[in-house]
Amino acid sequence: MPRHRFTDTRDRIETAATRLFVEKGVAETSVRDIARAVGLSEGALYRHFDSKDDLVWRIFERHYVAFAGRLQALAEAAGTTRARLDAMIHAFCRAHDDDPTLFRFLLFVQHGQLGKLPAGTPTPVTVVRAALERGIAAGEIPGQDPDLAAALMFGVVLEPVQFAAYGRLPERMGALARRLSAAVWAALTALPAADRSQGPLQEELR
Amino acid sequence: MPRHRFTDTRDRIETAATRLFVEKGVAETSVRDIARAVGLSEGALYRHFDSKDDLVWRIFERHYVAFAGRLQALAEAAGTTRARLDAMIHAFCRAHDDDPTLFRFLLFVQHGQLGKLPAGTPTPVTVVRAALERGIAAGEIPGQDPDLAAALMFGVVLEPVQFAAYGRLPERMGALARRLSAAVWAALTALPAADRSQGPLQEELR
Amino acid sequence: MPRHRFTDTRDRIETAATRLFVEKGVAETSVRDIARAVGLSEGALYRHFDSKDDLVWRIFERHYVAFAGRLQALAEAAGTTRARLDAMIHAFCRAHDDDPTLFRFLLFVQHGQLGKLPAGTPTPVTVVRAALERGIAAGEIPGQDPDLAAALMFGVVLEPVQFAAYGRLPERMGALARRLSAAVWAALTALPAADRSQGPLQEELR
Amino acid sequence: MPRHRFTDTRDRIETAATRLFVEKGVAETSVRDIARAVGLSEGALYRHFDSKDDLVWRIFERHYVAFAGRLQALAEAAGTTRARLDAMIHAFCRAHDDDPTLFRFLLFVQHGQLGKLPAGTPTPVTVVRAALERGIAAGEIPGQDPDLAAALMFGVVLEPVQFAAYGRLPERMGALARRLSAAVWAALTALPAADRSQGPLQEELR
DNA sequence: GATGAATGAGAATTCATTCAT
DNA sequence: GATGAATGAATTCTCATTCAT
Repeated sequence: MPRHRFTDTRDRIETAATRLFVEKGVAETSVRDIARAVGLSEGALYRHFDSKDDLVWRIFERHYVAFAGRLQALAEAAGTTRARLDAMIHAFCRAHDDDPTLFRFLLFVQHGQLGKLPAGTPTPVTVVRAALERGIAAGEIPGQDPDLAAALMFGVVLEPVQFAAYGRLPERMGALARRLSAAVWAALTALPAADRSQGPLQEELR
Repeated sequence: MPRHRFTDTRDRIETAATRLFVEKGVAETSVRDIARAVGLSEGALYRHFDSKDDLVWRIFERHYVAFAGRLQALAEAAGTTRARLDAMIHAFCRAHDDDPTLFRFLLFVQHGQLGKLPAGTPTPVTVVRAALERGIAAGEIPGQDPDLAAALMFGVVLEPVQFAAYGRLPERMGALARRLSAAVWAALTALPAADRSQGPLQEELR
Repeated sequence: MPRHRFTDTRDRIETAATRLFVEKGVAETSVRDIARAVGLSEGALYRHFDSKDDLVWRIFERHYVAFAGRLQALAEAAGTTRARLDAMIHAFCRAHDDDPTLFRFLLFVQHGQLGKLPAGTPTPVTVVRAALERGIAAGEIPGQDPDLAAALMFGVVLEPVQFAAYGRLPERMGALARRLSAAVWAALTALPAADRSQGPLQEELR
Repeated sequence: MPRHRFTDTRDRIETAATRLFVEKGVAETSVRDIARAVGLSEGALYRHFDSKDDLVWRIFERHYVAFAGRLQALAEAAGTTRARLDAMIHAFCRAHDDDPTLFRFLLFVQHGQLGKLPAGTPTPVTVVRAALERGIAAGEIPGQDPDLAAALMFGVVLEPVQFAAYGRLPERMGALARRLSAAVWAALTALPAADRSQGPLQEELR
């Protein structure tokens, strides 16, 4: 069954490459490194991917788009904005815990890859933003810039992942999911007091 | 004043390099690119820096440590934990707005550079974490893992910077400082309901 | 009839390869290109040819030698030198028009392949040269270097093929045969005025 | 004088490359071959040329265009079509004899390079063609297709160069110039007899 | 006869770095 | 301090060829 073998090999390449990309960075990982890790010749890799860039892209695209789809399904299934956000936050945590290396890869490379997605492709950011916009429109969340709201949510959820990657937090996000969910909700609903000059707080040293 | 000129040149190199590093990434920026941007020959750069790695390191170290020092001073000057955090958040925003490119550079490269700092060097992370730990000890913040608390704060403050970098939020963080401060405080103080029946929230689709 | 199918496949390979060689050049055509054009796997090609070089050689040898044979037969059949040359020129034109791609292939690759022919193998060049030598010996053509005479004949006949290949002349050589024949004869018989005073003609600018 | 050194090196590269290209073909000559021949590292070559293709192009363009210019000047200086053609033919021969390797290079690579010239750039072909057209218009040459006339002229002049390259004719074209000039003139002026069926001459074997 | 995964030798090219001037 | 030619190692990628199935 050569067909099976092929798919198999491709998966082994993607797995090994993902790990190396996360460990050393994409630019610092050579095709030779990947070939060695998989136990193939360099040339053989090019039967499976057009180029190193293509390899990065393929791994990214496959999982990133799928994850956005899962988020979308969750958002549609939940009844309230709070439930929606909660479900999505748990999904982020579970996705991380299922394969922390892959999750970090998606986090690290998205900068360079996002632009290659066809315009209009749903991404985690657009899905979350849409949910927030809907919550704001429905009055379930106070009126605010949905982009900033999305940034807050992503910050709360993803920064712990970074901390975990650097060993400053334990590996499992699942244990934090409820806490993160509460933190996101609090951050979204607690707006600053009506603007009176905050006075002394604003004066900071340079 | 050759000394002055020298310093001058070094600054021009650092500024140009920082910009290129942020625009294209460190690995994707060649020494030749930097030389061209500064208007110097490639060889001449090596009068000012031992190597490309050294250049990255010097830019990082200089500003990262100084910024940590500024944060430290603010933390010491403020009277309450809330004021401390607020002052620090405003300092982050101001640092960003003073030089968004430099700020992004520090954000992007810290992964690779942090390990080169002498053990025990104060960094923004350690300073913030210490302030949080102190707040928790003083009962000003509910009891919680100070590392997770730090992650929340960094997430709330830095993710908008990323969004701004992608054009999803306006360039100036100063305008958001009060909002971010309120969001951080809310996230730190709003813990999830007493832990039991994680029930229905946990059931999410795969 | 496996023998037949085999031969069939081999012909399809040769035809496709010839076309690609002419379109892109031999070195620029990969075995993969040929396999794709024929609808075979790369490995399968090696059932029919030992190597890419061997493929080039086989196509060349087969047609080049056969064409020389046809020229030889024509030369023997004709009664006068002029008739001999005329017949050969018409044969060149017809060979071109029958398969311009193949003709160009033979033209382009002969440089690298001629040396592989067994010494003494009749080629178009030797056949034409022999006819000219005979004509000179018989006094039908003025005394001259038979190699130069051959060069003139080949130049007159083949350069229009090159022009046609670049689109500067129409595809069909048949329509030009009589003109080319007249031109060749004129070129062979019109010697420069008795050699002396090369005078003014030689003075050219640099 | 580094400037001098640089130009010097560039010329040495071009000379060595030209020779190798003619001896082995462009595709068969590796950058390493060239570097070795010049006594430089491979990397150093790229200080002088952007790529191997660029190297081929630069050598071609420089000499091809200059030669066309020289032909043009000769064509303008001469008083009659016959003198014009004669001057140009002598120029071809002299160009060949000045540097046979370079001449062959131009001949061999023009196929791939011609298309890179800006549209409208005068080339030897356009210059010769214009002279012939003018001669036809002036009645100095019998009415005929100027493209075919150009092909005849190029064939008569260039085929001996090919013969010389293969060792079938002596190296020096200068000695042949008057003969070639006479041959060209004869070929251009001797049109085939008014079309009566040439009968037997046309019947050739297949 | 055919397939297609794999190899291994090279190809072109890039780039941080050195050094004589 | 500055120049710019040169190096040499490494990188990405190509390709003719082999071979188990």
